[in-house]
Parts: sequence; C-alpha cells; structure tokens
Amino acid sequence: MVTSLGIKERKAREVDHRRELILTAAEEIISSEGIDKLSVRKIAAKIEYSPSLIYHYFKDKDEILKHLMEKSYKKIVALLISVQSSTEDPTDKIRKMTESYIHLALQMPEQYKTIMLNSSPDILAHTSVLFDGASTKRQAVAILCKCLKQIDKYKNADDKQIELTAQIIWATTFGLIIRMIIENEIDEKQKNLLIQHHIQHIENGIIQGKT
Amino acid sequence: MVTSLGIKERKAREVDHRRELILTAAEEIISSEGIDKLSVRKIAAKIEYSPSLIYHYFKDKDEILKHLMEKSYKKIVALLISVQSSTEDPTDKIRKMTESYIHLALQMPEQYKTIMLNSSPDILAHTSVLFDGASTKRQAVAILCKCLKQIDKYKNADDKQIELTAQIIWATTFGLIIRMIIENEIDEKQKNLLIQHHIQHIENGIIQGKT
Amino acid sequence: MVTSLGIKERKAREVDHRRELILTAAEEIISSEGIDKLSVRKIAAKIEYSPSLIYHYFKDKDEILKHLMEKSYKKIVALLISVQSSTEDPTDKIRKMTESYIHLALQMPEQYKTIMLNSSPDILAHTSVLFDGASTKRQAVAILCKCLKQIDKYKNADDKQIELTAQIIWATTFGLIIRMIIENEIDEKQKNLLIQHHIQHIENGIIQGKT
Amino acid sequence: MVTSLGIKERKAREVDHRRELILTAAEEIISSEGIDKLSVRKIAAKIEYSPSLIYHYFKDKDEILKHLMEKSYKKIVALLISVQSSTEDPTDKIRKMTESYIHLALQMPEQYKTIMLNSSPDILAHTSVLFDGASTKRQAVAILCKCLKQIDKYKNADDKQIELTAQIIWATTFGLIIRMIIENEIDEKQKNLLIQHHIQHIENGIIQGKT
DNA sequence: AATGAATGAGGATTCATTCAT
DNA sequence: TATGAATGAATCCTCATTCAT
Repeated sequence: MVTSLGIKERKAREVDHRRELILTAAEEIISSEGIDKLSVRKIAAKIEYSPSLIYHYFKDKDEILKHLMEKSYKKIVALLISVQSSTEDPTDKIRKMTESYIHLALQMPEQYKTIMLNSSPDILAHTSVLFDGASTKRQAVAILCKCLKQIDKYKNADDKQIELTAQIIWATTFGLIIRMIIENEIDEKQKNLLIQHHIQHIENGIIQGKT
Repeated sequence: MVTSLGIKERKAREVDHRRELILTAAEEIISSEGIDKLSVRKIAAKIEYSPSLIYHYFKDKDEILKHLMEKSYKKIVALLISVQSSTEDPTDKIRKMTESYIHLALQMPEQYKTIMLNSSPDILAHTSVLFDGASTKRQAVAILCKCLKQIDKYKNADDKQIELTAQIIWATTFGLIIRMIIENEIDEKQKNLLIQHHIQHIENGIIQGKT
Repeated sequence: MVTSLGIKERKAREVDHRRELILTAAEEIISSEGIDKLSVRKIAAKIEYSPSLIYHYFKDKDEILKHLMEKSYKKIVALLISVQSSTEDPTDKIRKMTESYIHLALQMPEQYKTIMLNSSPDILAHTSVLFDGASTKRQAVAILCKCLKQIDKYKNADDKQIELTAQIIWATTFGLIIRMIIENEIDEKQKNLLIQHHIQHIENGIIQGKT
Repeated sequence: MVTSLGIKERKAREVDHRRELILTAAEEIISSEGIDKLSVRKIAAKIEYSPSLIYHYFKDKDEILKHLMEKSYKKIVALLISVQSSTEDPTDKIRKMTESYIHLALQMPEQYKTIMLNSSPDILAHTSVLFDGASTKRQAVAILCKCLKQIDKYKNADDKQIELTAQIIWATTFGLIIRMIIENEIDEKQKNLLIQHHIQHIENGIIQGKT
C-alpha cells in the first residue's frame, strides 16, 4: 500500500513536471514570438515531443493559456510581495517598491503585457485596480494605501482619497512600464532617467500639494 | 456632361462608402476579438459578401490595416490639436488639455488601444514619445514642453528635464487611460474621480517639489 | 447603304485592332513572365481596360491562347519562308537558312518555346516533323529535302534517306536553339561559336561520310 | 528489442512508402497536365487524402518538387554512368553511349522533359552544358571530350574545339530526344531510323570534315 | 505514456468569368 | 462599347484536435 502510494506520488510529481515543462516552453515561445504566435505544434517542437502528447496533460490550448495566465499572474503578484519588506520611512518605501516593481516588470515584458493588457474577466478578477474599493480587495493597492497612511499629510485623510492616490500611482506606473515595453529600443540610460523622474513626480504628488 | 460628372461622383462616393463599410466591419471585429483575430474572411462574412470582393476595394489585408491605423491615428492626432487652443495660464492649459485628451480617448477606446499599444515600427514612428529628443520630434511632447516652460519653476530649467517631465505626464496619462479602457465597467463617477486625482497629481508634481 | 457599309467596315477594322491589341499585350506578358503567368487581369491591366472588356473580343482565355499559338506559329513559319530565297549552292543555302533560322528563333525565345515544346494536337499538326512522310507534309522539311537533293552526294539517294537527313538537321538545330534559350546567360560570343560549330557539323555530315 | 526495431523499421518503410506514393501521384499529374498545373490539392485528391496530410510528409510544395527533381535528376545521371563502361574504339564508344542514352531517356520521357527543360537555377546548376568551360564542370561533357581526344583527328586539336564538338553532340542529341518525346505517336521503326541516322551524322561530323 | 495518421476549419490571395448597367 | 460588382473555385499553407495503436 505504502509502495503504491509512493508510486502514485512519483507519478503525480512526474505529471506536474511535464506540465511545467510544457508551460515553460509556451512561455519561451510567447516571449520570443508573442502570444498570438503560440501554437501547440511549436510547444511540442520545443519540448521535442509530438503535439498529441500535449493533450495528455492539458485538455486543450485554452487550458494551457489559462495556466500560463495564472502562472504569470502569480509572478507579478510575487513582484509586489517581494518588494514590500525592508521597512523604513513610508515615502522611501513607496519609492523603493515602485522602483523594484518597474525593474522586475521590465525583466518579463511579454508576460507583463500579456497579463496586464488582458481584459478577460478571469484575469481582470486579479488585475483590476481602479474600481471603488480596490484598497480592500487588491493587495497591491492595499500595500500602497498602508504606506500612504503612514505619511503625515495623509494621517487624517479620507480613505477614499488615499485609495485614489494609490490607484493613480499604480495606473501611472503601469503606463510608464507599458510604454517602455512597447517603445522598445529606448536605451538603458534614458529608461533610468524616466523611472527616476516618474518616482520624483510621485513623491512630489504625495508629499506636497493638495490631496 | 453634368450628368456624366454626377454619375462619376456618385460612383466614387459609392466606392468610398463600400471601403468605409469594410473598414467599419474590420473595426468591429477588432473591437470584439482583437486585432490579431481580424481576417479577410471575417470581414467578408460581416458585410455578407464573398471574401474575394474585399480585394476589389483593397489590395490586400495590409492595406486594410494601414487604412485602419491611419484612420485611428488621424483621430488621435486630431484629439491633441482640438485640445490645444484656448490659451491662458500654462498650468491650467495642461490641466485642460489632459482632461480633454483623456475624455476624447475614452470615446474611442478600441482605436486608442489599437494604435497606442501597437509596436510596429510604422506606428511607433508616430506614437513613440519616450526617446531622448522627443520634444523636438513629437508634437504632443512639444506642446507639453512649451506649456511647462511658461511655468515659473521651469523658467531656468534644463531642456532635458522639461522633456522628461513632459514624457512622464504623457506616459502616466496614457497609463490611466489604458487601464480605464481595459478595466471596463468602471462607473462614470469613479472615472471622473480618477481623472481629477491624476490631474491634481500632475499639478502637484510640476508646481511644487523638486524638478 | 454605302455609308452603312463603310461604318461596318470601320467597326470591323476597329474590332480587329482591339483583338490585336489584346493579343500583343498577352504576348508581352508571356515574353516577360512565361505563359503560365498569363492572366486575363494582367492583359486588361496592360491595355488599361477592364478585364470584362476582354470578353467582348474573346470568348474566354482559351480562345486567346489559341489565337496566340496561331500567331506565333505563323511567325515561326514565316521564319523559314523568309530564309529560303537567295539561292546559290545548295550546301551554302542550308548553311544560311539554318543560321538565319537560329538567329530569328533566338529573337523570340518565349514564343519559340511555347510553340515548339507544345504537344497539343492542334499545334503538333503544324510543328511535328519526325514522322515518316514529313517531307511532303511539312514545308520546312520539304525545303531542306529540296536543297539536299541538289547536292551531288544525294543525287541518287533514296527519298527516305534524304527525308531522314532533313529531319535530323531540323531536330538537332531545334535542340541547340532550345538549350541556348533554356541555358540563358550564355554570352553572345559562345553562342556564335556553338552555332558555327553546329553548322559545320551539319556540313560535315551531309557532304562527307556515309548517308 | 528485435520486435521494437522491427516496428521502427516497418514504420520507416511505411513513411517512405507514403512519400513515394505522393511523389508518384505528383509525377502522374505532371505527366498528364504539366508541371505548372501540379497542386497540393490535386495530389491529395489523387491519393484520396486531405491536402493537409501532404504536409505530414513534406514541408511544402517546394520540397515535393525538390524531391521530384532530385529523383529524376538521379535517374538521368545514372543514365550517363551506366552507359560509360565497355571500352573499345572511341568512336564506337560515343556511338554506343549516345544510343543507350537516347533509349534510356525515351523510357522516362516526362522526367526527362521535366529536368531538361527546366530553367530554374538550381536545376541548371546540374544540367547546363553550353557554357565555356563545361568540359571541366559537367561529367557528361567531360566524358565526351575524353572520347573525342582519343580519336586521331582530334589528337592535336584545341581543347576549346573539342569542348564545342562535345557540346554540339550533346545539344543535338537532346534535341532529337525532346522532339521524339513531344511528337508522341512516332512509331518504333521510325524512331530507330532517326536514332541511327543521327548517330551516323555525329560520326560523319567527328571523323571527317573540318573540325 | 507516447505518437503518427488524419482531418476540417480557417488563413490570405488570385483568377476566370458572369451580369447588370 | 465598356465597366464595376460580384462570386466560386482554386492556389498554398497552418493549426487545433481526435483517434487508433
């Protein structure tokens, strides 16, 4: 019995491993050719198996795409979480978080685009941030709000105002990232200048001026 | 003679009408399925004609796409131009321009996405704004720079700094628009709050704080 | 009545003119792109009329091709006839005829190929020369035979032998021409050497040696 | 293990068989309709499978054509090689080689035409023989030259002259073959008379007369 | 577990042809 | 006389998917 379980387990692990292989191959194709050039055949070619095998592990291409989305989404969420830690002064924290977030996003441009420009309900269920109440339902916004609240100026501010500020920070940062991805061939120096300038603007916006 | 001219004219108009029909059908398909799912067959099906007929009016699919792009691009450029005028205080001008731009973009969401998220060189030749020197090559950035220069704080500022500020204003506004389009189902009130908040942030950024 | 006839005549002439225009355009396309790239559309484009007009003058594409074949065939036959004249010594006559024939064929390579490599019965009815009895049914062979008979060596020769000789002269000359057309990019000098050499061989063959 | 190998072998053989089937179908279509009427659909129809299946066995139509060409070309080259051997008197050797070559070519008329009338650079790279220097680059010409050199009359002859003679022998023989193929329905007796007559002419040309 | 065979739907074009005007 | 509209068939090719083995 125990043995049998062990075998089953190993088998299960192997299955997972294969699925992972397939997904990774798919990711690579997406990275290099774009999501609309992804095909089952190409995945099969990459893992050096026959296309039919893919159907042992995934019901159809859509299922692969769904998993891909999930995987990418998790990566992107992981971005934010990995960035949090190292507390200090809240403004500084926002600066660092934003900076890291941008850099990490730029390291996975195709996945970032795929997820963040996707308007299927399944994906939006995770990625939408502009709706009223996002601060309680979206981790990213929540974290930003928490930081903002620690800033003197926002101490007595309305929750709604803080949420809006967080949403704007998020949406505008998203905009800069997407444009930098789309306008490829911007050199590194210029990219850094833009990022620094953007962060400076955020700081100007949150520290001074009207709420 | 007059009659003959009249006939020719009507024919020309009819041709234009057909071409327009095709383009509109194409736009609808793009709206509902995305640009990469656009096919000549689908267009033909939509207008209830045979696919070959399309080739009477357009040389090939690329020509259709080119027209589509041009059409959208012209609309978007028209946005900016229509928005300029009504001079006053430069900060106010930027506020009004941004506001109008956002509202107009939201009125043609699919076209905006199609153009602004397109990374083909032909399109980017018109839409890229983040490169070093954009202030002299892109009208939109140029106009923003001109306004910024009129603001006291930037009187003695470095041209490069001003360009960067303009670029950030543009890229972040773009970000907000795209997210509002992608996260459809945001209600009007929330949209307006976000827009106002964004503009306020821009103002905070440019009036106060470090450059 | 006279007038009416005059008009009809002019109309008929005009129709002929148009048909000629169409055929000429077709020939040009065949010359530049080969016979299998010939299309009604291309003809129409060349004469700057609409494709439908073609159908006023020809029943269908096949009819055009038929006329084309006939026209080309007549040209090729004209070759031979034009070459005959200027009598003298029979050997010399064969030399001159062959030489002229080759040069003229090389001036209309595509037409020559089209006709001479065509194995449709209609065309073969004019172009076949190897069958027993060709000397009485094919002008080209007949002329060659007549020349050969004037040569001393063949004075008493069997008619069948003479016919065979004529057929070989014809078929081998054809071979040289076709190869020179197919192996384009042979330079003029080399072409002339080959032609001279070929003619010399014919002379060697007919003057000396066994029959 | 043996079984497994056996299976693989059988599969490989089956694949080869299928490919062969496709190629044969293609050859038949070419025979009956000409090479430019060959289409993937027609092949599929002939073997009674769907067109897409063809793409399991061949990358694209070009690959099919390439195989077809290669197959035919190999046969034709094999002709020449098979014909060489059995040395004797050089004149006799040329006679025998030519005779065999003609007979073998007539046994694969469509393939011979396909290859020898093809003017694509890829094919011409193997089949062109009329250029200056062919005696060193084309086996067929080289062999003929070697034989010619052994003939007394050519002992002291210029290499260029010998090359030209070989080229003429080749081109004229080609002409006779092609015409016999195109003018189908020539009876065997007549064919043989023509062949013998042609060979006699070659001999007359090379043994006697001027070089 | 793995695969090759097979297909049908869909992709862009091209073309000959008909027909109403 | 001349043409534009319209089509259906044909071209090559790709792809997701199923099925028997």
